[in-house]
Amino acid sequence: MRDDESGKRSKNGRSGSGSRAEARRATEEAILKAAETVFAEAGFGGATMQLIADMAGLPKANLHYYFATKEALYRRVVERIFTTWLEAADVFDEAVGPAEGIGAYIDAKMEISRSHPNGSKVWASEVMHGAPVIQDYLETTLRDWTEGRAKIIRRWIAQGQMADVDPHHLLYMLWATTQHYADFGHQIETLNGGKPLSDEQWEATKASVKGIVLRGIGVL
Amino acid sequence: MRDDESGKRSKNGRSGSGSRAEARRATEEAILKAAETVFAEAGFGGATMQLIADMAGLPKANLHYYFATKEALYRRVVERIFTTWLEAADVFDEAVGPAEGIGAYIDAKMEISRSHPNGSKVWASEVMHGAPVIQDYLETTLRDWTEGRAKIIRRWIAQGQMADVDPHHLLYMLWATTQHYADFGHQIETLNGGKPLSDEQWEATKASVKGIVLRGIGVL
DNA sequence: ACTCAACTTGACCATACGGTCAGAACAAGA
DNA sequence: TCTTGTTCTGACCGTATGGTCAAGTTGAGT
Repeated sequence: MRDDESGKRSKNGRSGSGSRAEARRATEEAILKAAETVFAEAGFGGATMQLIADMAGLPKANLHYYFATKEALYRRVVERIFTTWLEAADVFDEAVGPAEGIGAYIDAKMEISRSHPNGSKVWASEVMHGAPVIQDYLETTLRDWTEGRAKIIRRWIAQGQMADVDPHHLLYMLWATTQHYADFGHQIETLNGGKPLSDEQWEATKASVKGIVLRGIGVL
Repeated sequence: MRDDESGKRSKNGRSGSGSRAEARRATEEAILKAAETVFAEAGFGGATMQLIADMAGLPKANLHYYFATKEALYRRVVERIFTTWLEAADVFDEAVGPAEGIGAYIDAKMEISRSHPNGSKVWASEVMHGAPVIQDYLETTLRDWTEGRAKIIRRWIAQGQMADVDPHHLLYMLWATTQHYADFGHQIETLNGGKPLSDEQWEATKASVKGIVLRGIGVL
């Protein structure tokens, strides 16, 4: 059933040399990557530890050595995605005005949607199911982050740099629009003749999204 | 285990009178409604026929009498949602211009997001997993619908009634933004202090979304 | 009252899944 | 080389799930 049958890998087939701790990190990384893919494609309920193990290239029992339970593994995957998004939002703060800040934020989130679609899908799935494992993050980190950005937007509005729109709904629109290209990527690809968006199309997409949004908030 | 124990329902507990065919329709309706809820909350893989049966108020074996397999039941649920959306899009065609047409479309989709959040979630889940059961709909009905609306939008642009934006990306933005309030309703609720949006907040939301989008396409 | 197809249901089955375990293989320090 | 903790793995287990089945019950048509 396993996809390799060399039968004589020097150790575990990953990174021939390196310290013990490094090998462990590499294995965990491979598992997390495989898990993200499987969870994204099948959902939490549809994912199986066997499938994740196969994709990571190790026996199921070994997978359980690194991650005791399916829930624990899933939690780590979701936490990773959340962290990635938070880090990518720094562009927001460093901007001097809405055109630059929101434009750069759209660019950043769109890039993540293209390079990390599976993460976005896992997050969407988690939230759609009522956020059973990351509810605490929503109530603390995400809420703080959102309020912080809302304050910045309100300042821009007060300074007359953009139209008077509700900051929360603007943020929701940014999330919805950018993540849509990851979560509904399959639908978009189908409507694009069955082919993924080309590099040119992708640039046009970002420009189009930014154009509508920035014009929509009176910046342009 | 079953939640009722009356033990003496005259027939099946649903609609005491009515023809045979009508009773069948009522039972199927109850099953489909329960299934939509369970599929939305747990995903296809996490949903169980037992849970759906319990929620519909009949034994699992009886559920299999009406829907042979889990897949068949799921397919019917997804088809229903798709139909609902298509019907709600009529407002688009009847409009004389973009302000009215797109504004009304946003209103319609937002209302569906509020009244039918589970349907939206099931659809999102299906598409995110690669549309294993409704791929044909995407390639035929949805593609035709999309091209038709894109043509209308292009006409509006040609007539100088709105800004020159890519019709497809505009449609994606409409879908993303409106469905976000259903699919990510839990996240929005959490960021709203744990309370669902009130009627007033809901009206403000619709106005805000329409405001940004319509201004974004040069109509306002 | 009788018939027969439509419907209902508890009990049952095979399978697949998450998780366990005992022991083998390995590597690093003494 | 020996020891010891870490890592690896096949075999195994209990449970839950989708689905089946045979034996009922019901009710409309005659």
